[in-house]
Amino acid sequence: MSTSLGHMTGRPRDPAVDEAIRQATLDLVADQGYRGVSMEGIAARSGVSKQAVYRRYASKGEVILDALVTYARTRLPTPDTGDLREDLLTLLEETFAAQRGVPGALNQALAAESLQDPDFARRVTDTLIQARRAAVGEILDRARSRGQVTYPDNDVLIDLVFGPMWYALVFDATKLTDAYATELSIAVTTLATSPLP
Amino acid sequence: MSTSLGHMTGRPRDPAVDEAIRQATLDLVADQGYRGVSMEGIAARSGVSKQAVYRRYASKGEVILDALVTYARTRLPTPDTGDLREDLLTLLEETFAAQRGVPGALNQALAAESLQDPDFARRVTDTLIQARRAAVGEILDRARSRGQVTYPDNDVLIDLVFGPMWYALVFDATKLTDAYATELSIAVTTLATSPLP
DNA sequence: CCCTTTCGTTACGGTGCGGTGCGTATTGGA
DNA sequence: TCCAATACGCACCGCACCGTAACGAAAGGG
Repeated sequence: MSTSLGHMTGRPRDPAVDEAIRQATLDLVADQGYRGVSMEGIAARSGVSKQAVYRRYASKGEVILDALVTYARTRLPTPDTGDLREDLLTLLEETFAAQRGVPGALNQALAAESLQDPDFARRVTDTLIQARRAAVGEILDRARSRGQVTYPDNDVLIDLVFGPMWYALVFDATKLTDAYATELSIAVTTLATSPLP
Repeated sequence: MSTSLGHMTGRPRDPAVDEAIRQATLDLVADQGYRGVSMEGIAARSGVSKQAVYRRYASKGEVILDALVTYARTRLPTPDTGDLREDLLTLLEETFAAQRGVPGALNQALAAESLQDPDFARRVTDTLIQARRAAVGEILDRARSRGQVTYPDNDVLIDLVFGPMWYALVFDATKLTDAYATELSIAVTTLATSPLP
């Protein structure tokens, strides 16, 4: 939302309100989890009217999505160490570390919303998931150009990288440790570089 | 619930009520998805009072969990063809086929509930997830005893089998095709039988 | 016969959602 | 400078769902 190219007439939206909504969303998710997040709660916590929220976002999911995208905008580096396993390990360690904090709770909220609304699920995919998948795709492509990857299909490899993460976010987020990142990066690297069946 | 060893005194529970609740839950999930499922809706659809439901189940999640466990009780075979890839392919094809039907919607509902209640997530894990993981564990152990598995850790392999499935259930259930089952079974088999890194 | 627990029915208070109407404030364009 | 458009906060509504409670009736065991 926050259409920068809306109608040019009338009173402009207050950026402080935008920011207050995002911050209140982060705060609520952080200390109450997805359950504690409601449109009314967000409005109350941010000291903003409910209408100010509804003017900007069509649904609770959109608020959370925007909060996460804005929060995580600066991150998402694509490691390039020259070694596939090292690249994957770095990316997974950083990603898992984030899942243990506020972004993890936000991702859980996005998953919960997605399960209740397939259209929203697609929006999350287009807005967030694809970018993360592309990062791993780059890592794989670079390794492939170095001749380190024999496995023909990036997509399956990427699923094997992120699938277990979402699985853990749903059922047991404590699983996302550095040790687990190590195990996964070894497994995927082994598969990617193994001789073709 | 439905404690067969409850207090033996008082008016016994009507088994027809038990069954009506389960059936109504299946029906609701089947044609409206998780969104359309509510305690009131279940009571209304089953022609039973809301108290009759609350007497049996502490939460909506418990109702869904019981409905799924009862519904899928007869299934869950563990294929044993003598070939690891074949066993995995059979299991994944059957599992994915189920996810395209009512059990898939039920699993999505369980995931949504789990995301809102970590205690319930553990209950789902203990009741359902572990049994499925054990089935894959058996397949791997048999292949291991035939000398077909070099990968040291079953747990990671099992995560690679089920992680992508839950990932797809959250964001795009249409991905769970036979072709995808084939790709995954090949990938996991390749990793399991690849030379140690 | 009495006690306990179930049954169905009905009702209540609480919460969140999505939306609306009102009065006021603030902007850019005519 | 005035005006149209949009923003703002505040208050309210109808709806759905949740969880609990009260009631009398029914069904079993001691």
